[in-house]
Amino acid sequence: MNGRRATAADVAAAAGVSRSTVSYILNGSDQQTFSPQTVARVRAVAADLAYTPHAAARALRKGQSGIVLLAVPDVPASANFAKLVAALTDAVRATNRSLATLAIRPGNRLLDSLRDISPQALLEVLPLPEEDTAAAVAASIPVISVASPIERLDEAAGALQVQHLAALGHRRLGILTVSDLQVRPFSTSRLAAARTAAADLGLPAPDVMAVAGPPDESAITAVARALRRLTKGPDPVTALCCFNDLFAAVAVAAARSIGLDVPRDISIVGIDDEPLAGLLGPTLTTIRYDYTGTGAHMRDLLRHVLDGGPAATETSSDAPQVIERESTRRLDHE
Amino acid sequence: MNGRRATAADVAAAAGVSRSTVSYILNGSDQQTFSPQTVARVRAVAADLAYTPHAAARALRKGQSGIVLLAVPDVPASANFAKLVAALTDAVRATNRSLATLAIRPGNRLLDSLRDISPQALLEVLPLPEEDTAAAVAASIPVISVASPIERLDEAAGALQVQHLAALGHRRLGILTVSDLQVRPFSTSRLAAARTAAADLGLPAPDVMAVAGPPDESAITAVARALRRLTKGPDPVTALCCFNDLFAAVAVAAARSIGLDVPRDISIVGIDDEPLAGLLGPTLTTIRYDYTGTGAHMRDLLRHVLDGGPAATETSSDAPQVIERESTRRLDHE
DNA sequence: CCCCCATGATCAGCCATCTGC
DNA sequence: TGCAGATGGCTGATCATGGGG
Repeated sequence: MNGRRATAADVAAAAGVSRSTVSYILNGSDQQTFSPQTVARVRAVAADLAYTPHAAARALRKGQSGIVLLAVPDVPASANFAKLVAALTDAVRATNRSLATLAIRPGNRLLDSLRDISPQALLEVLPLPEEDTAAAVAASIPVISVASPIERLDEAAGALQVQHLAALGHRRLGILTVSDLQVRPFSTSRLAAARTAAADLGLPAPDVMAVAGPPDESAITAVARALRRLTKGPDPVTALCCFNDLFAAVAVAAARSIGLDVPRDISIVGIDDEPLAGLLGPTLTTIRYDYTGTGAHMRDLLRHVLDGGPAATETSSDAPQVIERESTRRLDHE
Repeated sequence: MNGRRATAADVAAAAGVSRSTVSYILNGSDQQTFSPQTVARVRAVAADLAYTPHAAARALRKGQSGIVLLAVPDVPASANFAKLVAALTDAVRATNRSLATLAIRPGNRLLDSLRDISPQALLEVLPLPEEDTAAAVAASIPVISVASPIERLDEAAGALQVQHLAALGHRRLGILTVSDLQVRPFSTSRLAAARTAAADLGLPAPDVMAVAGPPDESAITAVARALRRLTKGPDPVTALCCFNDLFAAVAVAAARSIGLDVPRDISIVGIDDEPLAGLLGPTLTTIRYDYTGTGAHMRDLLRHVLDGGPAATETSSDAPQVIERESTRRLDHE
């Protein structure tokens, strides 16, 4: 913005050709032929002047900005979010566009940013405030919810927790879920899938406890109270599926606080495979995601929605994976 | 992009006024006066048509895009990064612009995205590949390194670790740092500050061990080996300052693996206050950051660089804070 | 007369702002 | 005072044209 960046006209002047020649050559039109040396010269000058077409002018002319916007209510500090952004970045790049991430916060509504950024599509991973999705719809920006391909991953992960515990011989399971609105889509998918998986395996219906709020001290006491109830009596819960690694850590702390040993007295499974999961004591058995399939699905979806390509294939094939560590153990036959 | 979004001309036609009138009214120019009913009518029609100015055309006309780009080599999965983005988002919004985050990855270079996005400034938190900063410079985009205001925070954090341990009576300290290039700026700031703090307090020079690579199994064994060496002999290290919470967790695991109890035999301090830090066993004493001052500093800096405002004040005043938990203990006098 | 290489002119896209009535 | 017309910002695309061989 300072040094008066070069325009196509500057390149033309410096190369001693006309602006249309520059345009023909740089955009690789086959309507016109040019001598090899002219092509080379123009290319060289463009590189020399570090010419980049003005994004705004280009967008104006082409009628599309080339920007896909990932709007998130603040940026989650999670390993999975980082992986997902990486996958989505590549997916968007594969359609020859750029993925930008925007943090929606009080005081930074989508509507404000739409003055500066006209995305061709809005990606939604975590539920946004009503107001903001409404703004996108009003601006006739297609809103693509990443939830749907991810939902299946979440279902697979929830089922996997149950299947893994069942394979270890556990029958009476508990489920630690969260009632936080922000992550509601994930929690319901995981919970439903876990219940179905238990039923399919002929297990008794798992006991569900829901925690509100962040994974802090009060969550630990709440979980401890529930855990005490579930682990006594003639048919105690022997294993717990947790919403994610953070709450699995909460569960471990809660178990410890009421004198239960993990995994001797109770097995605990998380979800996410956060970097710290392998460093907790005991190290955490968890479910790891792979987003490459989600990325591919998103790429096809974008091509379909933005470029009128063939409908996206429905297969996002990669299955989550159990990372077995110390927080689960095989249950001895009784 | 679908339903042919409304333009200013559409609003003008529907309101029965000229295009320039619409422009004046919607941008609240004080160069012109209009009758209250005209203003009201134009506003109503604009709202009715859900009119949003075309970002590209606006950018072209104004000569500035209103976009500030935070380029990061992939998106870090850290609580601190999330907090920083939140602070920067607000800072950029305060200058009436939008902050977009772009993940730089193999296959997604900055140069590619500059076709789609012409940021007015590029924010750099983590060191980017040479190629990408070069691209920004070539496009004469001011590159603002967030490192400098953050450096002071890191120095304060590093010093705080040492001061806290000294206050607990520790004299022989170890420092666990990392040699990863990606985080080099942070590690050097923290290390230097810790050393200075130790000297200022009259402590012997701390023993430094550097780990390469991620916080995994091999890091644990490497740290364990170093720890065994440092904790034997007549004057053993009794406390360890770690690069961050992840490596503090590594240190705890390493200590445990060679039969040391935390905090009885060795005290361990992290940095970051990751959500899981309070759930580890033992819970982790750590340093928490506050980025509100950094945000304010960035806001002033942007105003200075982009709007020619007064030079940014150099005060980014908020001090990091010790979160005392179980991994440190007061050293009994010997 | 056609091929190769290139030019100049023009337009559309949407907006903010200056000048003029 | 209250409003309208014209202009420019940069790109990508196309057309009509034309000199030289």
